[in-house]
Amino acid sequence: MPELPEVETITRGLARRVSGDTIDSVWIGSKPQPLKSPAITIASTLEGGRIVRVHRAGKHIVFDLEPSNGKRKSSRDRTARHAQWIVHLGMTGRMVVTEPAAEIAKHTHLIARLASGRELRFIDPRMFGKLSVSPAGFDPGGVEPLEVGEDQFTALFRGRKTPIKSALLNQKLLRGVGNIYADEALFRAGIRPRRRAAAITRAQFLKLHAAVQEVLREAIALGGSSISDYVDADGEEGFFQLQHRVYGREGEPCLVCRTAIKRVVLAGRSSHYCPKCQK
DNA sequence: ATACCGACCTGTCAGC
DNA sequence: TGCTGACAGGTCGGTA
Repeated sequence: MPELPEVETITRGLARRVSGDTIDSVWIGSKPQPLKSPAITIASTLEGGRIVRVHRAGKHIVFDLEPSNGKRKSSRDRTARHAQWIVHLGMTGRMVVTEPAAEIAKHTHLIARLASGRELRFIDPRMFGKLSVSPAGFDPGGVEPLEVGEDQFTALFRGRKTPIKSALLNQKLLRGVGNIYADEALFRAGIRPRRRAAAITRAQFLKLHAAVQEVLREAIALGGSSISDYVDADGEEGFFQLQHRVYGREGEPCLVCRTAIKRVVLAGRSSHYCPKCQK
């Protein structure tokens, strides 16, 4: 479900609501678990942790934790036990902040009870999401699309024989772009999804760089795209789906030239483009 | 290296 | 009213 703009929106909401709070205790479901770290490790790392910062890295939500006063044994311990809780929402993952009395949704896999009395819950029907903890300095690889400059962006793809869309989706290159925003950025840049990266000119790369940043910024400003069930940490839907120019518009007229939008399958993903506007 | 495919899961919707 | 199949924001591992 969530790509960079959705994860950014959720992360901002979480940062606003749980920064400074402390995780008192953790419940982890017993069903098949979307855990990358062992449940015991996750629980023991989270419990007693004070959330000092919530930020995004690619499509990951990262909670920076430090030991709360009650658990810290000595001043030396203070630096020793910093940790990070890393959440990847997969296709259908959600993070919600609720009152304890709120009904527990089906497919709830983790509940973190906070010192403020509220709960932070992870819900994920398809279980493609992943939870993990790490000592510190989590790095998913790749560069942030909103931070990368033109030259570095071009260098990421130049000479690659892979279709440009596959390269855009490769999180080890650019982190955060997913299926919707890859299609939307390629439309704005006038490049077909199947074009080999190696066959793209420098001028086109500059256009693509601008298009990727533009589409991500616009989407963040509208709170992301709500296709079926995406909601942010406050339960609010995004509105960028109303701005999609090709994604999900197969057979509908191109907003520029009225040609019917085509859909093809590339790397197993639906890919939408205008055969006239994109070359 | 790269590319295609299925696998991982559940839910929803269109069509018969 | 069912049933079946296609499809869904993501990633991974196997195979050619």
